[in-house]
Amino acid sequence: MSTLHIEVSPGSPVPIYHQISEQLQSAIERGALTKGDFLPSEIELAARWGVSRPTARRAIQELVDRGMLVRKRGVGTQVVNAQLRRAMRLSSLHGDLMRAGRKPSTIVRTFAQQPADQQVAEALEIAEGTPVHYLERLRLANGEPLALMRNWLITPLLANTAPEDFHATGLYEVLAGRRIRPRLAQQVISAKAASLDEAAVLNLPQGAPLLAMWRVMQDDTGRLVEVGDHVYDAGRYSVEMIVMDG
Amino acid sequence: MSTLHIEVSPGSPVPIYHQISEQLQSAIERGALTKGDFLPSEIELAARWGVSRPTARRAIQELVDRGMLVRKRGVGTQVVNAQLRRAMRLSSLHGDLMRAGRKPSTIVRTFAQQPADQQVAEALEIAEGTPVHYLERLRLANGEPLALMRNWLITPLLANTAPEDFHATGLYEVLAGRRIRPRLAQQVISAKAASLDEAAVLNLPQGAPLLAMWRVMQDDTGRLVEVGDHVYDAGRYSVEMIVMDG
DNA sequence: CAGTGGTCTAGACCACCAG
DNA sequence: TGGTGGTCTAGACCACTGA
Repeated sequence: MSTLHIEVSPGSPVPIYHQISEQLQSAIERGALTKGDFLPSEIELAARWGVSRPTARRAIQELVDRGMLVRKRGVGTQVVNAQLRRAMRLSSLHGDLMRAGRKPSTIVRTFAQQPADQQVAEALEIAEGTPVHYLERLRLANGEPLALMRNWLITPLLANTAPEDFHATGLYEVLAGRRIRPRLAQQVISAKAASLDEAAVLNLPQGAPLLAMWRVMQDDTGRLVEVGDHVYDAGRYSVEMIVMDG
Repeated sequence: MSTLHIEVSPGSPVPIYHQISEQLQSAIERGALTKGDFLPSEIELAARWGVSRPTARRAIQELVDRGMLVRKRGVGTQVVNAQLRRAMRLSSLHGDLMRAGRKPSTIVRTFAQQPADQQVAEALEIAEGTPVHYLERLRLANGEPLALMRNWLITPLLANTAPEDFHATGLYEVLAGRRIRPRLAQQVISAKAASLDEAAVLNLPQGAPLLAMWRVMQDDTGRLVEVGDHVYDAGRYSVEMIVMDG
């Protein structure tokens, strides 16, 4: 239990509850606490960590939210998952492939301004015909085509951007450089058969199953910023996520 | 602004912060506050609602978590979505179809105990060969086949259950009657072409695109309870969700 | 500079669960 | 009956924003 020792830096810009939850998480991940183990009570933990009970509770809550801990009134707090099962995030395919070590590369097929069609205009809540940036990319992993990605972005966003800017990095990384912070997205995931064009581009037989994703993204100011319509080679890509109740 | 009036019942078993957030949500949904409007400051809201600031904050936080409000330090709290875009939940297809008015019905194809194969055993973290319940159902919407659902459940769960119990209701409703409360699930969503068998059952041509979902569910005690392997007619079903950042 | 949300404290009372 | 987590209060100080 002494391995549960936690260091807090009161002067740090990172909140105390978060410092604690990060260290608690690594303690669990490295096996200092394993599935089924109970944590000491909140009162005791607060005393041990030198913080108030609400702060200790908030640190614990972060791990409860991520599915590592379960609280039961009158009983205690218990470890239910030794390692973190990561929730789905607003992440870019490029970053995901990088982390998986699959060597992403990108071919920019189109990058231009054009008037928004009815569907895009509706999603972005702008008038039909308003100029938007249209970006069409082919994403490859280890040199093989994996996804055809079409995006529409509201127009002030990508000023002074060249197609080359998308070669070594993902769209969301480019947006981050423009101080655009994604906050939430509405997604629809479906499946479809590859059209003739899609099949040709992705190097698949016509009619091959594709995983399709339609997305509308909102930034941290509440602005509707981007629409994405992506199709993935179903044999080589799937979507993983954690779904929580309550 | 007087339409923002909120009633609190201190003696109620439902927490004050939740009473407030529910009423605040309906106020926004009925248009008393619309996109772009600012809420009064937390201090003022706390006074107006007759609660402490942490309680007021927690009520507001619930709507921030659901993507209806955005907070900015030094600025204020702003409405960014008039209506709630509902996050993906641990819900049953049966319930979803009911709400959408699509008249679900179910054909139970198999309901039996059998030894867990390697894949199921691994997912449920039990020994291979351990007896589990196997449930195979065909779900129809408005009389047309929509999904083929195969589930494996740890064995003490469905004692004294008959196949008929699944006709008028979903698996999760049956589990709820057994006091099993789902808490989190890990899901993988992919696409595939319909096999000969799948095509026959779903009344589709062979090779038709299917949306496939693999799921491992954990209940509120941390027990791994259920594995699901479902395929859906891609032309008639898709998965919708909200993804949040941070 | 005044006002906002972000964090934190030190208490309190309660519902719930196990022995 | 004693200990647990769930809720709530009334303060406090801070970082950040915009005028």
